[in-house]
Amino acid sequence: MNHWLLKTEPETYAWQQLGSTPEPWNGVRNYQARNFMQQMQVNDLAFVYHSGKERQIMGIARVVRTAYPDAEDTRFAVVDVVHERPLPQPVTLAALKAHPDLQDLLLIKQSRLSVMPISADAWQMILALTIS
DNA sequence: GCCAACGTTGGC
DNA sequence: GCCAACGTTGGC
Repeated sequence: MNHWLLKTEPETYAWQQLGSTPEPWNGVRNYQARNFMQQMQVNDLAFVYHSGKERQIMGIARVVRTAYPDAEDTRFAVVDVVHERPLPQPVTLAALKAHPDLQDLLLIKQSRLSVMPISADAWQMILALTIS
């Protein structure tokens, strides 16, 4: 299983709106992000990150349908996700940037990318940050 | 509100 | 095919 991070502006679509009904993760208009989405498998888990004013990881989503064309623009793709579980505490971008072993995160190195893979190690380190 | 990063567009 | 101009994203 692979791990991912999905970025969203909470004013447009917020983590709190995601429930058990499959939600198309649409609106991605970047080929690098699309290519990552096309690698997602059913039951992969993804952090959901709020950009803008919040700048923190809110919770975890689960992929329930692999990539298919975005009806609004078939050059791009969407996957369907559902709510998996919230984080006990959101993990802020500042906390990620302060962690010496997380400096290779694409969230930090490539701030405009909206869909990205998260290594298994990084996934565990980020989860550990929610407990401390 | 500003600006860096970076993707896209269009003239050549 | 190159590159300048421009638009968008997103952190600060």
